[in-house]
Amino acid sequence: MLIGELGDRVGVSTKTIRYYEGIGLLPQPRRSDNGYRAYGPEDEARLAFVKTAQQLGLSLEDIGQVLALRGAGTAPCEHVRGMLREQIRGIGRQLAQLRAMREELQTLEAAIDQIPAGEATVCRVIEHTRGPRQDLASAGSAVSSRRSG
Amino acid sequence: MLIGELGDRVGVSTKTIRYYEGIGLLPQPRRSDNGYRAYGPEDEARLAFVKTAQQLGLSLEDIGQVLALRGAGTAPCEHVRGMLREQIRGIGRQLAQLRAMREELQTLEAAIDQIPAGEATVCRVIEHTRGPRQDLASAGSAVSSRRSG
DNA sequence: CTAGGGGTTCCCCTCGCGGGAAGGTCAACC
DNA sequence: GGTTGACCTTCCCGCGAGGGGAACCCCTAG
Repeated sequence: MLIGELGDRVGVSTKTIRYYEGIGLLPQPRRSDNGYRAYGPEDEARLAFVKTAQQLGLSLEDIGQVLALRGAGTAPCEHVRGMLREQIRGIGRQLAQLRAMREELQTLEAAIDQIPAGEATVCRVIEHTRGPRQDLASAGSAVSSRRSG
Repeated sequence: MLIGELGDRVGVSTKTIRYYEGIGLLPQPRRSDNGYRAYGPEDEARLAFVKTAQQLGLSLEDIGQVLALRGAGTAPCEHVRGMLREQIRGIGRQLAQLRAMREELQTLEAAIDQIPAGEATVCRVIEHTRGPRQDLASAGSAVSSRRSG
């Protein structure tokens, strides 16, 4: 199986496959005489595993750890369960941040017309705001990144 | 005012200030005889503006547009209002994604013990899952990035 | 004279790839 | 046999928003 076919079957790009190989997430495959990567069904399974784990929110580093555990003969299920729990906690934290952020923004938007133009040098909307708590700033970055995707 | 003092007053690092200058968000400041950047109060105001806008979730590119509008003589408040509304919508989308993601994970976690070890080659927890809907994958990445920060 | 705390430029690192260049390979068609 | 087009290869650059650190300059206090 060539890299393109593998990618099509699993639903990832050839770029992604080469990248995974580069960071050690996938083993270096056998090469055909012409230098092309040659994959078998076990590579498809592993790549599908990576993709699914990623869709569960695990980072590639996390996934690498799981695969390494398994490679060392340890059943990684308990480890994975811990990761998922941490993942759920992380989502909870992020939800709280985003809710607070949204409330802040909604309050600001509702109050825009009441803000006096006054001494603003650029924009009264922003200059009237003296910054929400710092931990909200990190929530915001994830949002605007969503816009370009 | 030297760069360090400006950073301290506004609460950003000197790295950040130089970075903003590099991408054109802050103007190139006057230089003292020794080559040091020399800032005035107007620079402090502009930097504080950038910081506040960023805490509201605007990207540096967005902020640059606002500053450019203002530089062109246009009052950017309406523009900013639109950005804030879009920001609020974006947060709503992200909240929905995260909630769905969390539910998916919670369901999975609750059902782990019912998953038969069966034919799993790495981890039954992940291999039993056949991937949540694709749009959830993007929600996950924001979560795990929160962990290392 | 030396220590220390400023400042300066420069380049590499993040995370998960995507885009594209420059080139080799293969099957199909004229 | 030549040519097209779809594959494949390696390589480097880019994203957002800076952080870390090297190598070096400047200034002051002891």
